[in-house]
Order: sequence, then structure tokens, then C-alpha cells
Amino acid sequence: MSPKTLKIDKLPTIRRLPSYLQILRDLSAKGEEFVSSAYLADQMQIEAILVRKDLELTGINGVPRVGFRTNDLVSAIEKFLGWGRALDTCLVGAGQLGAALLGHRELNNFGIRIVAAFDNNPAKIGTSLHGVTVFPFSRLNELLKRLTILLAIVCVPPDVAQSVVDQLVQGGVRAIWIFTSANITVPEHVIFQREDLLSGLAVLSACLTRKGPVDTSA
Amino acid sequence: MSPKTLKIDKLPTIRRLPSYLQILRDLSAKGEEFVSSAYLADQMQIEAILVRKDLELTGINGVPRVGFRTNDLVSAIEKFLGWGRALDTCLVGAGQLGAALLGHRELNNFGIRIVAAFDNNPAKIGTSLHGVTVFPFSRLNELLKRLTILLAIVCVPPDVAQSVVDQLVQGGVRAIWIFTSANITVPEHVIFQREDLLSGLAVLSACLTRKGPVDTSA
DNA sequence: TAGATTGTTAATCGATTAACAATC
DNA sequence: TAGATTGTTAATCGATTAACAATC
Repeated sequence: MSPKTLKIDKLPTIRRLPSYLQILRDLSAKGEEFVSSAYLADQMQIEAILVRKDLELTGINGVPRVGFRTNDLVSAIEKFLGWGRALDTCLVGAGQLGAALLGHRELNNFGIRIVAAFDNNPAKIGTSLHGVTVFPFSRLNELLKRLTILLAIVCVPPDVAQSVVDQLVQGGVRAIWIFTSANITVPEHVIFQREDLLSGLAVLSACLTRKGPVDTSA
Repeated sequence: MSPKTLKIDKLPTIRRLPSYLQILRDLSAKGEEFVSSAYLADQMQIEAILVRKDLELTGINGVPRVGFRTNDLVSAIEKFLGWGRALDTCLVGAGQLGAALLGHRELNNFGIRIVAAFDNNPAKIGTSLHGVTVFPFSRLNELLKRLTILLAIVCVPPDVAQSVVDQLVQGGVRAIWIFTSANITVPEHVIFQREDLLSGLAVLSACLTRKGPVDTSA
């Protein structure tokens, strides 16, 4: 019954791929031809064996005593994630968080290109944020189809989130990345991923509390 | 050797606690005295048994045939996370993302209160963002100590991230929540949590790619 | 009492880690 | 060749799920 937010194999590994990619691109830019699992492990602050396991997923074989070919890993990861060519994406809800995402350089360097923004704030409609034009919600359906957008980023207030998502689905969107903590449902064929900022904070404050907030020893 | 980003028990459960809390507060506001694991499971889109396992961590016992006392759960979770009383926090880097976090209502309803912001942009220094004054970096150390800030949120560009973190540690900060994807190290006694936006997107695009981007069947 | 829901104990599943063989 | 690093296979660990007893 319960739709399960997203059921996919090797989730932890996939979540780490963008970090690998970032490191690998840096190395590549510096002209480093090879990289060892030990180096990546150090950068990622995980164990080397876990790196090797993760890289298995890319299908790239390393060379004993030498390491992995940096460029091969870069392209394999990009391919695995479908980030080879940037995916056209739209942003719904161009408030402060939405605008921050539009301007987020890393985001636009990795996998997606935001080609349109939607907001119902009259002051924003028609303006351009980080080079992306803001359209009213009323044009959502038309533009989704014209631009064949498969992935949408949603940053609207909780009370309109479900309605926005419904419109996106109607417009043919296949994947939704949502930053609103409302209870959303989508049809079977649509995938969605909620980004929950609070969960990271929870981990941090739980640790802080465990340690005792005023433990002043080293 | 490797410092391990954060080693803590029941991590997945802790990450879910804020979502529970949100739902429970809503129920509480509506005057619902009891809640069943089945209801929570439905809202969270997970299995009921997992909810019961999660709630074990709070130490609250349910009543067979009736459910859990909503208010008891709310306070137990708040207590567990140390969110009973808001923790004074500062924000370093009041760029677009930083400003968005400052204005993020949920964040300020849950566990933390941002009492100061720091940025080196002269145009921002001395102004107030969402009611929080922006100070220059040069006053970091002084204010951290005066305000006894234990937790800091970092939204600065990668190239200054380590230096900012070092200053925070020097100023007595014990926990750092960082939104920059640079390789950061902190001393043993400081905990930090990196928020990696890209990892959520990776999951989404990996799924989208697996399904085939133009699979137009139902 | 009967029945719904919790709590407990065991089973399963998957991720991480360890040990070591393979290889350039 | 010797040695460093990968790849493989097995062990461990922890999270989720299942089965069912306990209880109001």
C-alpha cells in the first residue's frame, strides 16, 4: 500500500556519487590522470574499501598499483546519473529558497539546467532571476509541454504544494524534487524526492545534546 | 584515522524525528489527544512497524487499542533532540542561501534561534535580515563568546569555508552545520554535519535515467 | 468478551567492513 | 622481482520487516 518515498538499490552509494564527481572533476582539471581509492577515501572521510565498493557501481575497473583513471570515473558517474547532458528543469516557487537554488552554482554545474521559473507573485512575474524568466502559474501546463520538462523543483509553501505537484504531473513531469514538508502524493509513474533540511539539524542537535551542551573539557 | 563525518546510533530514526514532530504538533494543535502508529505511518509513507520502532527511541509507551498520547510524543522528541528550548545559533555567510535559511520559518520553529549573522559584504554589514543583524567576520570571535553560541550554520563559498570553520571552533562553537561542499576538518571535540543538496538530486536523476527519460507509457 | 493496537522477539535484508587473493 | 593497489569473497553490523504475544 504505502507508496514508499523511493525504492532504489544502492541508495547510500548513489547519494555519495555527486561528492565523488566533484572531487574527480577537480582532479581532472588539475591534470591528474589517476586517483587511488585511498585518496578518495581521505577526501570523503570514509574508508577506502567503501570507495572501491562504490566505484563498482560505475563499472569502471581500476589498475592495481596505479588507481582509477580520473576521466573514466567522471564520465561513468555522469552517465550513471544521467548528468552527461544537463536535464531541462523548472523551478516552481521563486521565493527566497527558490531563488537561492537558481543561483546555486553547483546545482547548475551538475546534471540540471533550470530553464523556467514559476511564481504567482506579481512583482516577480516577467522578471529574470539569475537569467531565468519568472512565469505565472497559469502558464505552467503550456510551458511544461512546450519545453518538455521532465524534472521540476518545488519550493512553494506547504498549503499549495499538493496542488502544484498535481499540475506538474498533469503537465507531464516525471520527477519532482520538493523542498516543502507537506504530505504529498504522486501517481505511481512519477518519482519524487523530498529534501528535508530539518533531518540534518536533528542529527546535529541530538549529538550536541548527548555530549552535554556545556561540557567544556577538551 | 578517518574522522568519520558523524558516528551515532539510530541515525535513520533520528533523521525521521523532525517529520514526526511536525505531524504530531499539527495533531496536537487540532486537539487530537491520541495518534496511532498506523496514522503516522501513512503520513510518513513508511510502515507502521517502523514507526513503532522509531518511537521506542523516545521512551514513550503507547496504549494498546488507543495509540500514543500526542503531547507526550511531542515533548519526548523535543527533549531527545534538545529542541525543548531553542538553541542560540549564528549564521555565517548571509548570501542568498543563508538569507533563505534565516527566513525559513520551519527552521526557526524547530530547535534553533538564529541570533546573529556574519558576512563580509559591506552592503550587508549592519543591516538586518529577517530581524537578524549582520556583523562583519572580524567580530566573530567576540560575539560567539559573548552570546555563548554552540551551534553555527555555515553558508560561505568553498574557498573560505575551512578558515571560517577554524574561527568558529576557536570561538567555542561545538557543532557546525555546513552547506558548502568543501573538504572540511574539525577537531575531535567538534561535530559537524554537511548538508549535501546534490545527493538528493542524484537519487532522483538516477531513478529518472533508469526508467528511461522518454518512457511515455503509463 | 472481542478486537484493535501496541510491544517483543526473531528473521530478513542490505550496507559496511575485513581478509586476502589477483595483478600490474 | 617486490610491492602497492585493486577486486573478490566472506563476516559483521545495523536497519527494516515479519510474526505474534500482550494488553487495554
